[in-house]
Amino acid sequence: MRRLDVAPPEEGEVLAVVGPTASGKTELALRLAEAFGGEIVGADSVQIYRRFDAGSGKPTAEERARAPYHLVDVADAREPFDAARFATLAEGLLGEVRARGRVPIVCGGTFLWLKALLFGLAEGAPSSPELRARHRAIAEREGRAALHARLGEVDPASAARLAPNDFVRVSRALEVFELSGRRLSDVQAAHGFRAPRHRARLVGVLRSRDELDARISARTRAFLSAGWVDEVRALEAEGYGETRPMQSVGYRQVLEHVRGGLPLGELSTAVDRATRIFVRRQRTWLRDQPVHWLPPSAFDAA
RNA sequence: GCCCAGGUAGCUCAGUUGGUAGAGCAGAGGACUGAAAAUCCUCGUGUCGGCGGUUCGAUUCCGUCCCUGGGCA
Repeated sequence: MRRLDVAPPEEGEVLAVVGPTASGKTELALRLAEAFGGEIVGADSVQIYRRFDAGSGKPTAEERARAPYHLVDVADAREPFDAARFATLAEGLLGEVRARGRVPIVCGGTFLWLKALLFGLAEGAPSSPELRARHRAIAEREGRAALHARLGEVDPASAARLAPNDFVRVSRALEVFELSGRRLSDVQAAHGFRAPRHRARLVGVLRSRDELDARISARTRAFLSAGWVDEVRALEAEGYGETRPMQSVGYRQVLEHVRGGLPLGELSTAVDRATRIFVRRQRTWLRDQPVHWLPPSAFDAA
């Protein structure tokens, strides 16, 4: 096995494994954990949920035996988890792991969550399912533009920044105002991601586009042969059809198939496509990040 | 062989009562502060099946041929 070209983290420094889906983050994190005496803290908005197993790329039992793995399988999908909650739990884990004399290694592809851990979030207001449901009702009745117009009355700066169609963000900005009386634009301007809570070092595996495409297809096929369709069918039957992770990349397509809207023969290409689109968004996130990219040859063949 | 319906962007299709055409999806790029594997924004020239004809001008009308699907034999 070749030595990885990654120095051990300094005191107080957070080592974070990032990269697009299917690039090999888990394997890299495990290698680093083995090398440094580490414990892995997942930063993944689907792996966090129990029972979403076959299609989320969770570490296998063998992998979990190689290093302690945190923040996987810790939530029920009917009680949605969010970035703030992640940041709180992950923050606590950094302390716990270090107190054991071990090295925390954050690993995951949910970059907002990672950002929330490293910088904190603007002090807005907690999320409110009730308000969100009301916003959705307004949008359905009067249109998204109407909801955006309401935001314009209370928080013009946020409204100006957001597309009227961007329902999720428009709803969130309204929610903050309705709950706290503060404008999200003010709160965010004061915060600005300017005060890091941790020094961080980002590492990832560099893959060419063709290589990643091939890995994505292989991953989709592996997930499907691991019983993904059956898993989703069971989850749907138990009332998980409308949960948050069921809307995620791949799960959405498998659910559509289970509900009869997508033939089995088209499923794997539909999942591949959705994954590629997602990976493109991840690339945009990572574009300007100071990631130390390792060549795949550093550990693929080991 | 005959009859019908089609052949338009990578795919599915719309359209032009004749002035060289546009949606969705795919693809590319971007945004992102408590839903983030979510949500949203931007980007559309292609022998309009081939060849002839009519016309100032044809993807559009006419003829013919080729291909695909369906029906009749």
